[in-house]
Amino acid sequence: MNLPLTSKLSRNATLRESIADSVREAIIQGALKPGTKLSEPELAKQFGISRTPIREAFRQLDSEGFLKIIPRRGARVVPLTEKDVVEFYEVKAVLEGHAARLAMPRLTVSDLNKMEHLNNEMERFHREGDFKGVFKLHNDFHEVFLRACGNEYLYQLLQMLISKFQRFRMLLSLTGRSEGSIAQHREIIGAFREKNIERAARLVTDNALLGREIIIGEILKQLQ
Amino acid sequence: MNLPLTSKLSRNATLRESIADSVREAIIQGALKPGTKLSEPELAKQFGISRTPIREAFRQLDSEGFLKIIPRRGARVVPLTEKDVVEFYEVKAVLEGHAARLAMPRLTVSDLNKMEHLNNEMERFHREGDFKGVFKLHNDFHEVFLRACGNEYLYQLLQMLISKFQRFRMLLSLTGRSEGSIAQHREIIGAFREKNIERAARLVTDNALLGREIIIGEILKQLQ
DNA sequence: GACATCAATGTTGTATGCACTATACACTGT
DNA sequence: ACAGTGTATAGTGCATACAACATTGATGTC
Repeated sequence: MNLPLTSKLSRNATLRESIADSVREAIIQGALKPGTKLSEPELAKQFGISRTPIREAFRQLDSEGFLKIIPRRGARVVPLTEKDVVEFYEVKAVLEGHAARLAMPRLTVSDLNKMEHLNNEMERFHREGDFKGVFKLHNDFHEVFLRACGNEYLYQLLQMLISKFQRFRMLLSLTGRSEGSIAQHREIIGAFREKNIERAARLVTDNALLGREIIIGEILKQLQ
Repeated sequence: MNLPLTSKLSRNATLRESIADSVREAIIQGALKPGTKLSEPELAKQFGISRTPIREAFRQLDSEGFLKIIPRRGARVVPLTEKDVVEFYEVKAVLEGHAARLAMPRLTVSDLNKMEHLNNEMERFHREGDFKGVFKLHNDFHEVFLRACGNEYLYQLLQMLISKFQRFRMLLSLTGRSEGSIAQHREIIGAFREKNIERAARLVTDNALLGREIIIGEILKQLQ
């Protein structure tokens, strides 16, 4: 493990924050594999600081669900099982579907055009084989109506949940299987445009569940 | 603020855990009011320990949403605004409704009988004016089908969200307005029994939203 | 009186040290 | 070999110390 302190240390950040951000990012990006044990002295030496901020960052990451700390036995990167992924996507599907419902009356024409644009870009990136770009655009697309739902709490909650499973979702982009999602996005935009609230919610839910199927079908089996 | 260390210190607990539990409980119970600033040295003196475990507990409670830590400026009990409550209940309603959907095919006759029993007890306690008992039974009632939903992740998530808003929900019991909820519970049991999945989900959602209306109508105005 | 300045005080952030627990490994006896 | 015991080592939990920062209240200026 070799984690660089994030380059852009916001000048006001405490060491604890920087460490938490670095480690979280490393877990999300997959640089720290599930089950890896993190040793306080080792990380401290690596970052050239004392154990104190490391420990505090660990406590935080534990609460956020990235690390599991067992008292007196150290911290490990939490492994996510297939069951976790299945259950997580079930929740994501429900919450995003509801966010779509809430967003419906609040989406502006400009929002919809933006979604259309993002989806077109997504298709282009997909054709060009830039799967990482596809992944980012996919997130941007969803971001539009999630933000527009008007329920700040729901939005933040979804962001938190998603970040915890980001390491799996990123693997999605490696599969290159985005055509289905792009087609669904078109339908979603259509449902929003014609103000068909239940159809939009249903499609958004289906879109999440499609992501789940791809992950489970294509990825989890490789990790065993 | 005067927090006794929880009497039953599980022998394996670290000080950090005990402190986190004590402070969390104090916030939930309302002993620590929203906005209260928590001073590390003061708490340390009160518990007769050093600042280190206190600080670590604070980081944890921050991630859990009970405290807000502003770097170099200390920790405060997070105030919950009316907006937070409104938005939280919206999410709770959706998730519990979906839990009901998932639970439907998994609920046993014994589960349903238990729910019926709990609801009857609830009514009795209500008649006797034991509102605290009503509150506990209300939670137990919901616990039955939430647990039965089979999605462990969803269950845990709901528990986490609910605990964060427990301090408001507890105030619910003070209003003594439980008749509506008890009647809804009866309908919920009925819907479960006749396997009407959408009706059950709808009723559970409505039950959550009723809780929201009562809180907003009866309580928030008093806090201003 | 209103406002800015600055010292004094309190509080947080980090480093360091020590005690205690967990873990690994060698040793003993069978 | 093997199970069990003891010991060395490393790692965690907590306490303490100090530096950096925030806050407060007093002082001075307009």
